[in-house]
Amino acid sequence: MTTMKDVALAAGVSQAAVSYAYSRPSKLSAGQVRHIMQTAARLGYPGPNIVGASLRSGKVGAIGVMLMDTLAYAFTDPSTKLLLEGVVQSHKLNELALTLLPLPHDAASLAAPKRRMADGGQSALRGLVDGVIVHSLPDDHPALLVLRSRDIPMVIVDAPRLPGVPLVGIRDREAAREQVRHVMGLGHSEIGVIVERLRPDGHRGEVSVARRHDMVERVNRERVEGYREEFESAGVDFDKIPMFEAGAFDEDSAALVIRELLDGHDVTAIVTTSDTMAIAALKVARERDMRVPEDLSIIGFDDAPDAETFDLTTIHQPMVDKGHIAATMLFELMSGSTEVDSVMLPHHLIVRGTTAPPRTRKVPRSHK
Amino acid sequence: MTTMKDVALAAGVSQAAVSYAYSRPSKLSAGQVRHIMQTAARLGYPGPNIVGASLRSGKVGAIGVMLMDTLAYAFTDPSTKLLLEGVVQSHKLNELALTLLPLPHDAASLAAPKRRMADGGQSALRGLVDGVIVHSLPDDHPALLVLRSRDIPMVIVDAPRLPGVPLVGIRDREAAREQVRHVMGLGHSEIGVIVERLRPDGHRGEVSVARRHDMVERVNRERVEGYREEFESAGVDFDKIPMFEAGAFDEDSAALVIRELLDGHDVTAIVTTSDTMAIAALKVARERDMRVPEDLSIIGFDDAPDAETFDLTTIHQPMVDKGHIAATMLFELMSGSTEVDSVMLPHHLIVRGTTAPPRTRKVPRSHK
DNA sequence: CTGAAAGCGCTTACAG
DNA sequence: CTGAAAGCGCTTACAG
Repeated sequence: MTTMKDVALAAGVSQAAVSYAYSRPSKLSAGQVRHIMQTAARLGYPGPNIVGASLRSGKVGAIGVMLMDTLAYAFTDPSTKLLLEGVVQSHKLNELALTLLPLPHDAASLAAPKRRMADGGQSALRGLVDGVIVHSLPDDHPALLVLRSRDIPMVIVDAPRLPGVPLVGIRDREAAREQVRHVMGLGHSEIGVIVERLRPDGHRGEVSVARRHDMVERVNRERVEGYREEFESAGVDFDKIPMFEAGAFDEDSAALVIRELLDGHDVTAIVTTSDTMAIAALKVARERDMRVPEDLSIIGFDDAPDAETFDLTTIHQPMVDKGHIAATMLFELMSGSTEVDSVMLPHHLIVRGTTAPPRTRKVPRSHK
Repeated sequence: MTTMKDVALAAGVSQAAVSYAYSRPSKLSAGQVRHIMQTAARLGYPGPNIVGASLRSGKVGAIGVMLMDTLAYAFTDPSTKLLLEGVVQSHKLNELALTLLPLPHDAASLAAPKRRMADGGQSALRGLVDGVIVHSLPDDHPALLVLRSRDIPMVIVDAPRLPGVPLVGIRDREAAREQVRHVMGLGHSEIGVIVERLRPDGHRGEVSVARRHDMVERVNRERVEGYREEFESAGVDFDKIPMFEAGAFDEDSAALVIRELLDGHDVTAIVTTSDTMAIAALKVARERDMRVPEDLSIIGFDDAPDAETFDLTTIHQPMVDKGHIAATMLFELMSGSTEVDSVMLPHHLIVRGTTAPPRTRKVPRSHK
């Protein structure tokens, strides 16, 4: 490959002059620049190699989005897609490349975090980007340590909350309380809860009382805490509320635990932590000839595009804005700003057709 | 930042030993490796910086997808989204990062291709990736020259066709002929054609006879040639067929020229080169209270997800497969294979509800 | 305005 | 099994 040195030799100038011709042409006379560029063109020199440049300058010209799980998953998950749509709205990305950094955090990687962290694992963590948007990682994911020790500017979306790192999120605890409040307000007292994943340890099934206090993912932790607060403020013992964990984020995993829930408990309403879980609940209800909302009320979370299609009652959260704002904040951070604060975006309940009062209206507790 | 040198110093070994501990631990004794790794952990060394490594090894651990226009556009275009979904299905991407390389090729950049090429413009072209999938570029886009002179392995999806570079595509010419054949077969003789962009020169409006022979984008060129062949094999002078160019790929641009077409010509059918154009036609028809298909038949191209929603007659092409196959081929190329051939995937006509015989059935020409 | 020199952080033959 | 040395392609103070 033709290098800067070859061009310098052929043009009869120093290598530094060639570098200047590209990066700071004002440092050279116009004639000199023209001569160098012509020589470069003649030799078929493709311009400065970014890897060499980067070693010196410390910049590679790309930002990353670090996503849990595989890219294949990221491209099927509605929320992640919306987040990416928001990120690419940033005009700065017309000049920079966007690198997607998959980060499968399965049971195996959790079992051997040291090794994973040590060997760099993902090129992701090896300095391939100038800044990174982290989306929904468990609190103690080793990638976060690596990012920190590399001093890579970062903004976190949703989770985890890390001291000194700006977070873009919503008030998940409050939103979760609104879900329960809505359902109880309709008169439901037999309520089941479906959550995605509280710890990435492969668990799937009912969530024990102990596990309800031992969660390592901020978003689901906040929401579970919200459920606890709202139930207990209504005088209900949260530990008695049946809660099941899908162990993953897809419909199929959700469907498995929803069947378990319905097999073992006579609930009239299901509260879930994502629209994907809620849609799985709709499908399980259909399997069993339960009518929604007459026999079973279902509430989701996210207001993903499918939520409207399924006429789902849900919490709307601004995923596209999250992405756009996170990108904007990251660019501020990268340009040296030290005053980038976390932001909590607004959410709101959207009541559609999957929630209604229970058919056999129970007498509310307070009227007993 | 802690570097390999620091670790070597602290561990009392050579820098090379530290490098081996990470990249080829079998070259060292187990005790040595352990000692080095512990020292690294103690110092908070995040593992080898890829930029330094890459300068030596020539590998950065990422592949790129080079997309025309901005990323913001890429994430709204249905076909591009499907292509990306296919790309990320490749398992290799669990180890590699995926870098999206936007490449706005507007009139401005075309006006100054030299400069753009010379200054590297996009970090994209500066060696940030080990291989690249190029999607739909004009024949002579300067980025292609840069990629070539860098010897970056590449696979091209759709366009352009470049000697020695494997292409993944469909038989666009044949597919275009099928569109026209379908519409003429229904009895239409007053047909208008809407194409996306034949040259990236900012033109929008009717396509002159000269321009019909001067196209620099393979896909639209092949399709226009297909239209010509099919019309002329039916004895129709293609140069008399009204054809309009949107100058872009979005619905709004399409709507503008569709209105022009309908204003100036009394057509009973519109043939388009994408579902997006076809959906724009549906909307313009609705504006004018023209019923589809009674007053106007419309045929699209792609069979994007929206096509079914709009009950659009269209050509199905396997976009997800294109992405997946292109990625697979790229990885073969990157692992040294020299026997990677172009592949042409199958397409087929899907007849839905937007095409029908014209209301006032004209006597077919052959019966005159 | 121009150029020589140092060095960014690594890997990899090569010698022992 | 281990280490010293060269060098990957560039940028950037620095000196002139």
